[in-house]
Amino acid sequence: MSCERATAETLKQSGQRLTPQRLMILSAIRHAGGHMSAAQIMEQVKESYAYIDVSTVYRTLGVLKRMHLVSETDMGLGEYRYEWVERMRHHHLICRDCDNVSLLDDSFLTGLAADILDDHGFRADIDHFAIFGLCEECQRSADTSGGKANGKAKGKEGA
Amino acid sequence: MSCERATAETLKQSGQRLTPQRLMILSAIRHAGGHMSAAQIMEQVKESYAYIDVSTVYRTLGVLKRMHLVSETDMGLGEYRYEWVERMRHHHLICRDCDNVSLLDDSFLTGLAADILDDHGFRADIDHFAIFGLCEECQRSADTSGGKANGKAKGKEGA
DNA sequence: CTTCCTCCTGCAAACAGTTGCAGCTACAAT
DNA sequence: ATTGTAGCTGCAACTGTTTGCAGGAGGAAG
Repeated sequence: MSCERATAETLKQSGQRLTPQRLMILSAIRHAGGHMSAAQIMEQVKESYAYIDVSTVYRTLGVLKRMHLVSETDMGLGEYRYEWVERMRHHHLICRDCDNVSLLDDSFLTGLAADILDDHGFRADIDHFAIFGLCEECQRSADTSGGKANGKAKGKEGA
Repeated sequence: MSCERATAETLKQSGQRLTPQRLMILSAIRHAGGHMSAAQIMEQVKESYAYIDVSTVYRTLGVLKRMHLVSETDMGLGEYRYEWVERMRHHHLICRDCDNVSLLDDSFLTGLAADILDDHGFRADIDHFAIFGLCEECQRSADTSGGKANGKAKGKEGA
């Protein structure tokens, strides 16, 4: 758990306490190789401490989220996904028909964040976006099967 | 209800049915002057039909969402907000400290959607974004109180 | 080491949203 | 007008997340 020392310091400095439960939750997220659901975090922590409560997990995630140590993303799965933010920044394109998830490089969003900062003075949190839409293949299927049914949607979404 | 005729046509052409419940839900959303929660829609519909069920409201919203007639947005209030999309397209900047909500013109996001379409062939649904971050004033307060500034983001989207 | 204050925990109940099911209905075809 | 059927409805049960509360523990100060 020595690798959590910096995090522990960050927590303490903002008036938060370092409890065994929090350490276990922290450790579970850090050592996972990617996104996790709250249930997966629970499961992992339960291996060392069976009495952990869901509300503790969510409350801890709330704290870590507020401190921007962990990102929370709705990937359309009916549950949030949590990830340690220190790993490389990336985003996701999620097809609403076939549910395929692909990666989107952060460079696509840096421009947006810069524009918003310039024009509105607003510093956007863009760590982990999930953007829904239609992948290339599903666009083709929609065009052939739907006829001109959704003529309106055929028009441009963003362009 | 004559103003719903085009919508009715759209629904029918995609194999959906036009039921009284759907008409009432449709009407409630169209005649509201902005975002509504599912509960508010329920309440409104109940004035003319007391037996409407939550699941019917959500299922109908799901259909309308999928057809891009209505947008669904997580504005950080613990419940989704729904809005008729034919009104001018717009997005929101939401400050995570002071909860202030400001408008963001659609032009900021058209470029992003175009870039994604060009490079990934993916047609992003960007009907109604809520972008979280820090407003100008709260950035200043954070800077003076010695905050470290990093971001976490939540991507949520209306289909 | 003790005291004290604040923050944290587990529990239970509440809340927003989803799902499986059996029966009903819109609506196209006849 | 009648029929057939895909799709819709209300109900109830369920999932994921949040909240109020009373007791418990971290950790700074003495």
